[in-house]
Amino acid sequence: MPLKLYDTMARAKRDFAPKDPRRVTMYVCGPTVYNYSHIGNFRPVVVFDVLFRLLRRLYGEDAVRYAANVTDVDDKINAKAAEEGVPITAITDRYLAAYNGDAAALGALPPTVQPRATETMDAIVAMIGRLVENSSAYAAEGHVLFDTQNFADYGKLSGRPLDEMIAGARVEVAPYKRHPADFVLWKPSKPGEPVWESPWGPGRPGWHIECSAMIEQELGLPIDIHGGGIDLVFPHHENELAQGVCDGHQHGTYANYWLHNGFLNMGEEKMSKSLGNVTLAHDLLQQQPGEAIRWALLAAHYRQPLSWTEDALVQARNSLDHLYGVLGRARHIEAGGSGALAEEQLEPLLDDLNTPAAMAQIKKLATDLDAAVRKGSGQAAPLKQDLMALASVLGVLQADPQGWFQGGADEGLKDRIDALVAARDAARRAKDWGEADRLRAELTALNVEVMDGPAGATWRLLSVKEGEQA
RNA sequence: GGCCUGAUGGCGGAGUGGUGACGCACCGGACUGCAAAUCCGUGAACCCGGGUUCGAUUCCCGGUCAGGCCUCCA
Repeated sequence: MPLKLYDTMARAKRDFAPKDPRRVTMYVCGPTVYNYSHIGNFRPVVVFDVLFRLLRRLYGEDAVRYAANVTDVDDKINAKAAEEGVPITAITDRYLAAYNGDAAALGALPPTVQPRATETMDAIVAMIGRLVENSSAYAAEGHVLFDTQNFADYGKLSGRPLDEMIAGARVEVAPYKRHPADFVLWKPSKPGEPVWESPWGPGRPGWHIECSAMIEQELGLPIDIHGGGIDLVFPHHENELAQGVCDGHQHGTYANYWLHNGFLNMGEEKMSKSLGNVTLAHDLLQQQPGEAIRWALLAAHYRQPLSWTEDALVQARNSLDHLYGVLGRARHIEAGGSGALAEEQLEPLLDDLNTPAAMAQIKKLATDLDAAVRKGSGQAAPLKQDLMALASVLGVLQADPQGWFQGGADEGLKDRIDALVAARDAARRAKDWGEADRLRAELTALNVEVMDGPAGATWRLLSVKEGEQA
């Protein structure tokens, strides 16, 4: 079964065929680094990380080139820097580090490249130059604007005819625009703002051109997959597409597959900074294992809206507890035997990244593995192999099971718990149930649950305790 | 106003023209000193109205509700 991906341009699932199977290219719009990103911002990070992992599996690890950009030129960055009285790099470095740290905590592999707008300035200026050169753009009053009238396919990606957009326009049209839909490629900087030289005067690039230039520089046009949030379809991706096609008429196309993830909602509404209903991933990660958050983010199909609730996290955590329980019981099993991951295990993911179905598959494999371990069946090894392989494509279940259950405890606490568990074990052997129950109550007070088994007792922390020492 | 999504059991969430995934929770049983974990089992859904069909939750039309984009936005 071939990989099928839903392409926003085609408005349908299409069989995926890279231009060159030895060099598969993917670009995903990354953050503007002026603040901590909220959990909704990380949905595409996790979703496209799964796609990245899947592509690496299908085409080989070295064959996939994944670029995720960083916008580090922006009004909000300037405002923040001015507010703190520091250079913009102090702001962008700080929040980029936080962003990358959070992404790693959510189990996302680093992209192949993470280009920054400030480091792509030559390519940006060069690209604008070519667009002016071939009459796709025009200069006016220190600005350079893209001439939408000169690009017949403008609006094709988002399905918006030009005149409709004008009718619905809610913004005042700048006087120097030839057409209301024309958008900025280059604009003058305000006093005190970072500035770069260009043939059209000192200034800075518009948002859309940054991505196009980074794609051209890092991946080359056209790319196989362009991803991002559904809200970026218009205007950002529409504009990128227009620039990209007009810059390279020889390609005739910019990206062969457009993928867009649905929103993460707080209640009925989208989570967004402007609505003020955000939960920062950075804060959430203080309270929950990144893997539980990742699991919750993948619990819905990526194109569906996802409601973010406390309960969703609890359910994710419980699911992982169960799966790590199985893996803990199977810890002595050497995975292997069946060779490559069975094709059928991958099928849900091959069908437009159906992560909920893949998670159901994992659960089935886990149940079978558990039974095989219990019976001492030879099937345990291949089952574990398949389970771990599928889990690795999803980027989950890679931790040591004991670490998962006990990871929230520091060494001192662990020793204390181990001593209590051992004492309780002795009491149980002596059939001193009163003492055993008393010790269990003591453990419960520490938020620890003991599980008696044939090979002795094991324990786990029920949840990460607040105020935990690092 | 224009364009576009979605509506599934207590909750989350796949999928399908005909025998009701999967998870979490709940209930009964087994196991256990008691629990936990595990196993076995029960119950429970497809927004409304039309249409197509032998048969629709699944296709078509209309409606209702919710959400998104058209402004920075994952």
